[in-house]
Amino acid sequence: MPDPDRARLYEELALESRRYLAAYVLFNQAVADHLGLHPTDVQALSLLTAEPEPLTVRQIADRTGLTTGSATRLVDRLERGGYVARTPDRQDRRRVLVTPVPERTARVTALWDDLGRTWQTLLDDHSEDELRAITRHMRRAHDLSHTQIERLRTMPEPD
Amino acid sequence: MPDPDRARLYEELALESRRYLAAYVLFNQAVADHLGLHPTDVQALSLLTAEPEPLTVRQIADRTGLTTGSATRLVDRLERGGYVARTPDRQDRRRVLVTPVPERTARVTALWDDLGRTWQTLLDDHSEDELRAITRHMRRAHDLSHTQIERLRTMPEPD
DNA sequence: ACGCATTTGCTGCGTCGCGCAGCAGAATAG
DNA sequence: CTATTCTGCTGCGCGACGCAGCAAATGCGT
Repeated sequence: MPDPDRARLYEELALESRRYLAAYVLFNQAVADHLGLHPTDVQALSLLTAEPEPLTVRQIADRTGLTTGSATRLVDRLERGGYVARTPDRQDRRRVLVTPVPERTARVTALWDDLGRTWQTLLDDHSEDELRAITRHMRRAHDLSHTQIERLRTMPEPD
Repeated sequence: MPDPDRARLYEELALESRRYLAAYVLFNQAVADHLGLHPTDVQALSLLTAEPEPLTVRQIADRTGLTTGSATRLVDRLERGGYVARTPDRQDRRRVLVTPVPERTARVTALWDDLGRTWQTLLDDHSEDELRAITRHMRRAHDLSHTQIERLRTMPEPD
């Protein structure tokens, strides 16, 4: 049963999502340029500072989508810049725990907080129900994307 | 006046946004891998197929965030792959119009449509008001990001 | 207890996307 | 008609990344 009104809303949302995501890529690039880092490094710092516990190199590789070798190089860069420190894991001596250095990462999080404050003004004229709806949509889209990625990997190659 | 309930919603939304955006990067990477392209090329194809009129190399450069030289190389790759065609602009003979080739880009859009269909099921149990709220939030975030990028450019270098 | 497979992180090596600087041609200002 | 600006293209070098292979550590098997 086609509902033209709803269909139009879907279309609009799809279009705005694409613009929103494209804008994020440019934004992340601008943040990286500002800090003198690479977009991937900023992404990794975002992951590290968001998580309460330190991540291993393997976890960083999985969450950024690159190989363990490239993740090692990434941690090398961050360590050289003083953003993170390597710590051996006593439970599993193969693993290396990557912990952010607060003094150095403070600059990055301060920048995010500053930008985030302006960004929060957008939320001020949304009702609480609307905020919950937005949050819910993003969480579910996030979950779905993982299964979609898995689907893509098992799909036949078009080439 | 601090509203702890609202503050908590803001916090949740900020967290989910980061996860959502991180997931998109991985998703875009997976699509690129599946098609045998680079993430930037997929992003450019997304821009080209979304717009009703062809884009110039300069416009592609601006919207992807790379230089005109790199944009030229990007169009080279897409042209070599048969995804786009170059057409001279008669009004301004400096410009080169980049038009997508339907037969070739159909594979890409078909993949997006397929993935989008599953994605739409997420929207089915949102009310129309909620959909409008989500769309509005994304549009405003998109607009704000541009001014934020401009701010970052004019901000003093932390290095 | 002892192999055997798996996992983790690191390292040469080659590829290639990208920014930078400079270029000619076209359009516009003055 | 000259000067400036804008377009897109091209060498050049850098460096992030994937790949393959490595040793060390862990877990599983009998």
